[in-house]
Formats: sequence, C-alpha cells, structure tokens
Amino acid sequence: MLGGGKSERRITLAEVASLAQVSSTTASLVLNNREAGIPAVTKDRVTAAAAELGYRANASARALRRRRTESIALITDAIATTPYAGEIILGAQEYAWSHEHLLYIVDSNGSAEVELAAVEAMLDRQIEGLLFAAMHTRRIALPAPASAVPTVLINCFLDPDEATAVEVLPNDRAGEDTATSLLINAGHTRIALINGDTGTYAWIERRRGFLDALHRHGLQPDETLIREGNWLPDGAYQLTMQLFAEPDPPTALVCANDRSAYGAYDALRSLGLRIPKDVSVVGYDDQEISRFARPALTTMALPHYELGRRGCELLFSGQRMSPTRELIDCPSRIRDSVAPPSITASAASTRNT
Amino acid sequence: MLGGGKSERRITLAEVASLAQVSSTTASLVLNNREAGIPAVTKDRVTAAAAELGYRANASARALRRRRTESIALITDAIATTPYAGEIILGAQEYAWSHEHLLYIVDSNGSAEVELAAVEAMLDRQIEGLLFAAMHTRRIALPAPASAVPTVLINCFLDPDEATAVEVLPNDRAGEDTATSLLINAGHTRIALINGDTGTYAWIERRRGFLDALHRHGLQPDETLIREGNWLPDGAYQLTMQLFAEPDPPTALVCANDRSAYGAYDALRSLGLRIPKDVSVVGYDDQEISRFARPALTTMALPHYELGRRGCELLFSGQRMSPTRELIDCPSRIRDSVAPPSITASAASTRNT
DNA sequence: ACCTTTCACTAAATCGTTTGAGTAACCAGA
DNA sequence: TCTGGTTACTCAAACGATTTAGTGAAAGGT
Repeated sequence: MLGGGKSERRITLAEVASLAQVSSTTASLVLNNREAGIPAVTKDRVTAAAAELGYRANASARALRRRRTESIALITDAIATTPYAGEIILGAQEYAWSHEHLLYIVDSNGSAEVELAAVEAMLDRQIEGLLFAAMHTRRIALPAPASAVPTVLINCFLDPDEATAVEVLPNDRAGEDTATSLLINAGHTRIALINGDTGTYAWIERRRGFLDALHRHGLQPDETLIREGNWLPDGAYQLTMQLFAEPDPPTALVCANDRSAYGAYDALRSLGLRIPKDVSVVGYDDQEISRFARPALTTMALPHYELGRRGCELLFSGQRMSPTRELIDCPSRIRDSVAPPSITASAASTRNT
Repeated sequence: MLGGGKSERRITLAEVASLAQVSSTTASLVLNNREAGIPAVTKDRVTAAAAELGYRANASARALRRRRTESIALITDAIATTPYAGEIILGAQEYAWSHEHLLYIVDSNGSAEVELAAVEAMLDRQIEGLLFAAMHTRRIALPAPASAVPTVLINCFLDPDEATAVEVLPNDRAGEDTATSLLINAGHTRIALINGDTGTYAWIERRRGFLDALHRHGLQPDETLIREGNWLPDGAYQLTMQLFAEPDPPTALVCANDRSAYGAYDALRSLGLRIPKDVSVVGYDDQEISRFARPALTTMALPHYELGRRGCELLFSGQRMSPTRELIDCPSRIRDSVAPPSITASAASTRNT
C-alpha cells in the first residue's frame, strides 16, 4: 500500500559534500548557517552543490540527533462543526510557522480515546509542546501523558482544583458588557437577556457581563427580563414571544449568541415589530448568519484567531509555565440592529421603571 | 524557547531489553509483533518490561531506519472560512488513522507560497502521500515537489490538459438534478434557477443538473428564468425581486446555494409571498442557515466527509495512480420549503407555458 | 628560529531503532 | 560420532544527520 511516487532515492548530505569536495561536517555547518570560520568560496561550493542536487535534509535523522523536532501539536475537539472556530488553528499555525515550527493538527472529534491516542502519537514524534483547543469554550481534562511536554489550553480550561496549565480564553464577560452598553448608550433602559443553557462558561460570563453593564450605568437588573433558552433559534423564538406577551416588554434584547438572535428576529417579525425601529437586538459570536440577517446583526466577535495565536505564543515563551489564565477581548461588530428606543416604547419603559 | 516539560529522558529500547534480559534485537522483534520463533515466556518478559518502563518507540529513529513514516499530509486552502467543509479533514483523518497512519494537516490559507513551503516541510518529514483539498470545488495547480509522492485531489482538480492526478469531486450535476426533480415531482413546471458567479465548477455543474432534470421530465427550459447572482443573499434578493416583478413569475426557485436561498427568502417575504405555499424553494450546500431558516430549507448536502474519506482511501489503494476523476453523490435534505404549486399560480403557469 | 594562535577543515561518535548475518545449543537421523 | 536442521537468540552494521574533538598548515609574535 502507498508504494507509488517517483521514488528516486533522496539525496543525502554525504552526496552534497562529496560533490562540493568537502566533508559532510562542513556541508552541515554551511547548510545550517553555522558560519564559524568557513570562507565564502567554500560556502558557495556547498550551497551550489545542494541546489544542484536538490538536497533537502531528512527531518527524521536531524531530529534523532538533535533531540528537537521543531514541531508542536494542536489537538482540537472538532474542526468541522463550528464555522469560524477554525481560525484558532490558523492563528496557532501562523505563529508556529513564523517561528520555524511545524504544527501538527489532530481532530479528536470529541473522543477521549482518540485524544489519548493522538497525544501518544504526537509524543512518539517528539513534539516539543502541546496545544489543546476546544471549539466552544468549555472545561476539559488533560490526558495524562500530556504532562510530558509544555501545554497550553486554548478556549478551554481545567477544573479549577487541578488548574496547572496556561489557559487562553475569550473575555466573554467584558464582551457582553460592551454589547449591553451599546444598547444602554443608545438610550435603552429596559433590556432583556436571552441566554443559553445553564452553566457553561459562556452562559456564566455573558450573564455577568450583562449585569456589569447595567450596574455600571446605574440600572437595576430586572430578573423577569433574564431568560434562559438553549442557544438555538427555536428557544429564543419562544422566549421572545413570551417576553412580548407580557406587559411592559423590553425595548432591546441582548441575545447571548447569534443563533438566538436569529430566533428572536423571527419572533419579532411575526409580532410585526421592526428591528431596530421598535426593538433593538444584539447578538454574540459573529457567525455568518449575523452578516446576512436583515437587518444585519450587531454582535460581538470571538477572537478565535487571536486565541490560537496567543496560545501558541505563550507555549513558545516557555517560561516555566506557571498556571495562568489569560483573557482575550472580543471585538464588537457594529451593524444595523441597534437604534434608540422608539418614543412610545421608551415612554412606556420610563413610566414603569 | 520551549524548554519546559518534565524532561526525564525517554526510555529507549536498549533499556527495555536490558530489563528483560534480552538483546535489543529481540525486544524490537517482540514489540513489533514479528513473532518469528520467540517463545511466549520471552515475549511476556519483554512486553512486561516495556510496560513497566512506559516505553514508547522514538518515531524519528524508527522512520530513519525503516524509511517509512506511516504518515501522510493533507494540504487545504482553508479550514476556517467554510463551515462544514472541515468534514473533509475529518473523513481523511479517520481513514488514515484506521489504517495506522498519521495525517498531517496544513492550512495554506490560500497562499501558494505557504503551500509550497508546506509540501517541502512535509516531504522533509518523509510523508508517504499527499492530499490536496479545497473548501470550494475549484481548479488548482500542484506545487512541483508534490510529484515526489502519490497525490490525490479532494474537492479540487487540475487543468484538464495536465490532468495527471486522481481527483474526487462532489457530483453537483446529479445533485442539482435531484433538487430540481423534487420541485417537478411536486407539480411545478415554471421553475427558475438562481445561480452564482459564472464559470466555477459549481456554477457549471449545477446549471447542467438543473437542465438535465427539466429535459428528463420533458419540460422546455425557459432562458428568462435562468439568472446569475453572486452566491450571496443580496444578489439572490435582487434576482428574486426582478423575477417576481415580471409577468408570469415562477412557482418555484432552484437556488444554486443556500445563501442565495436565504436572500430569496427575504425577497419573497418582503413581497408577501409565503414559502412553500405560494413559492417553493430549494437550496444547495446544506449550510447551517438552511436548518434554522423558517421554513427550514430543503437542500442538497455536499458529501464533505465522504470526499475526505474516499480521497484518502484512493491514496492508500496506491494502484499506480492512473489519473481518474471520481464523483461522490450529494444526499438530499428534505425539509419544509417545497410544496405543490398553489392553484392560482399553477393555473397561471399552465396558461402561459 | 621557535612558539602560539588562528584558520579551514575532517574523523569519528552519536542519536535509537531495525535488520542481515551469524552462532550457540539442542535434537534427530545416519 | 558426525552431519544437518531447528530454535532462540545476539552482534554489529546500517539509516542520515549533527557535533565533539581534533589536525595540519599558515600566519603572527618575539
């Protein structure tokens, strides 16, 4: 199996050296730019010979001797299912490449078994560091062998008790604060939060950020305006219908993710309410859906690329890896779904608050 | 940089052998299941020793001697931007893993320069085969060094002149035929095609499939109902508005991708037309948007997982790699956007055709 | 003229595994 | 007793780079 290819034997360093009429030591020195006292003439002879033969070093042999492979691995729980989260990989890869390291990528597809096998396969290949990435921010457990090399967690974290790793996470709290503030600054005071499933990182942090913004602007949070759905359009659809069936509905919705905002859009549309004229909406995640929705949805982007890049950077910085958690800000994407509250709505809301 | 980790030196085969009181040859034989005449007692001693010390073979040393690395590489033009296309990677990875091969993944991010560097880095690491994948079906050019190993193209193809590779592509033509037939079988006869940008594989094949279906069912294609947009919602929005501003509009829309269908949805909604009661719509691609749209969109899924899996399978089959193109069928996703034409519409359409 | 330093290079060891060749020990058969 | 054939191993040479420890010659200093 897999026998094909133009299998001319690969050129070795010895052949280059012999063509250049030097020892392989010298050839190695030249080709690795350890220029220590080698005259330009010789250097040129060697590089010319290498070029002529199309020489490329055998990475296995090099790694064997050097005990360094210049490569790291990223293990992700999925690259398929989540649209833009692949940016994590891109960010990590670009950082690694720009530092002359290769990044091995393995998709564990959420299976702990595959993950373990992946870590072992990677350690067999003498990787020098390990990145773990999750597509949705969540808690993970590290496979035991991972402790053999420096490890950084991207968009995921360990149980606080055994938090012995470097973690890079999106600052959802500050992000939802920003999103909520966009509505407050537009003049809204009756703002509902349509959150997702209980208990996840995003659920907790975005809720906090929402409350932070209210407090900072001196608004009392109204618990009846804080609802929990399922991160999906249908959940948010129901919640929106309920909110607007009650007296004194909000003038603005903070949807804790874009899919929920999309469900809210549908509900508002079916109620005959216009966005943003009658109700303003903000989302979170900056998924494709939010660019294409009408009106285009104002939302917060997850800094996936930067998470990947920074995670890799921390891995390389290789300081004795004291356990830390670093938060990366979520940039806002201002589009067309936020406007000042309409007169009637804001009058109503002022009256009742 | 990158110096950390619990860097206890790795256990070597020699240490295992010495603990088991055999030569490293014997240890190697046992651990690689080359059982040639080694009694069970000895075997057990070796495996026990290996387990006790936590031995794992050094892949570099093994590759150096064996001249085989049991690994292949997949070079993709993007994993980030396209939602579900990451399934290609998953399909390829799972096939490779199940055949004891590791799959290296590199995201060239569309850059030919990175692509070339990636191929070279991979060849340095002695990979045994190469997969090239594109996220949108398109023509590519192979970097020259790729010819050193067997190569398979997934969801992309070479210029027909130099078509010297094995290619695996989605059968867009049959897929659009199926999609169109769904509408015809529901009773529609006036069906418009909202296509994307001219000239791409998807554009050509989906158009063909659309016409195939009409012909097979004995319907005359009406050129005025075939339009070209830009694969995006706004283009499809305009085209839909135009189509329905003219006399004798269609009763069904074949949108050549889901994003276009999404634009068409918006247009139909703003015209007060209900889907599927007044107008039926089918899409293509089965993007997330189509599950969440109201009504949920009937569409064709791209067989990304299968493309990746099959591509890898062809690579492994390693038959002298005669240039071939293999097409993979696109499964349909029947949802709620297709219904029989309404009486008035179908009467009108019958009158004018 | 003699010693030291620098220059330009090389021989050989090394990384950890696999593998071709070889060998002791034992037994069967002549 | 000797030959031939298994069985159960072992020795040592690869694989292709990097690197340590030199070496011989020329240059420089006194």
